[in-house]
Amino acid sequence: MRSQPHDIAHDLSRILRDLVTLIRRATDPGLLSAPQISILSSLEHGPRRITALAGEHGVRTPTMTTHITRLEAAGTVHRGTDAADGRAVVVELTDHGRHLLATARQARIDHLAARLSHLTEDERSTIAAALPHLAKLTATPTPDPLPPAARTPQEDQENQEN
Amino acid sequence: MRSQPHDIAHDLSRILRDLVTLIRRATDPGLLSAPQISILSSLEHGPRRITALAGEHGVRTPTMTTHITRLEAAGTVHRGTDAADGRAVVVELTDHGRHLLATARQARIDHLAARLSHLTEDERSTIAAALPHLAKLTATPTPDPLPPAARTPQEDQENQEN
DNA sequence: TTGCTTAGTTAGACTAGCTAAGCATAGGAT
DNA sequence: ATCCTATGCTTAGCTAGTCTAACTAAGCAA
Repeated sequence: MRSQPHDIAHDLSRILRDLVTLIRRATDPGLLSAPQISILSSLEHGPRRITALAGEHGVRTPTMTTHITRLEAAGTVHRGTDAADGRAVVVELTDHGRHLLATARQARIDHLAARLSHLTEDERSTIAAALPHLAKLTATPTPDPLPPAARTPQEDQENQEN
Repeated sequence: MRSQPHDIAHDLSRILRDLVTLIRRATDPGLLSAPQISILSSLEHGPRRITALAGEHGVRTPTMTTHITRLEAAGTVHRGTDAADGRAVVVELTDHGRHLLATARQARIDHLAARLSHLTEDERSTIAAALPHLAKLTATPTPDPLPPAARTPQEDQENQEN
């Protein structure tokens, strides 16, 4: 088993692409899209500003504005104001949003779980053992190349749950 | 370590999203996009028809047509004809395409490798051990929900390399 | 007050996916 | 030989998601 960073990166790169394709194929168009699930997930633990959401999800603020606009139109989030700062928009999950999120997330997880159930117990354990290390890859070990309006350590903590 | 399919699916779902965000952040917009890298990779081992490419990449033929049109405009592929079938278009990698693919793929892999190099040798081994099993997830263990014009076993064999 | 900064939106463009519909060729049936 | 159907691809038009540029509104500081 080669464990040079380059070798792993090569394989991981390919597998990542395949897994994404897999998930995209299985996504119910009527439900929530991948970015939508992510955004609603961020809101599960409390309201957030547009800028904060954009930073967390690695997109620019105009992109987040359009996401929130659509989500608001669908009744899943609510645009509130910050009493202390008249410029800010505070986005909040509605009951309907919370419910829809649970449904969509479950569908996605179920689908992955169905695939996983075809593996042996041993193979699953091996994967389970690797997940924490894979998670470390995304824990911003190197400085973010993207938006200056990036996540704060505090936000990272709050946003542990999917 | 929980290794129930559902538990793993839950974590994997979240990690997948983060890894995708990670890669998107680091992608040079001037180079090749993710689907473009995939498509050119398919062509590395020989020419392919539009329909075959679409099947391999889980998209419809019109989508593949536009991809090929753009790639052709960029000089990375060449649209040829099949002597035996006047309807078919046979897409072939150009030298420029081959070169650009190598560059783009290297950039993507280098970026992942840099992250991986921050892990311990042990952690990398654990990930390396999991990759073959993760790859099995995408090896169409359940019938394809998407296009009837799907991949053939023969094509799957030919297309092992990223 | 004046002027800079920050938060968000709007406008316009591009990629990437889809369906529907059309054209051209292949290939079998009559 | 002709017709009919199936196949391969393209075109047209839609939606989602991303970007940059440019704008408005609000806060803050001199």
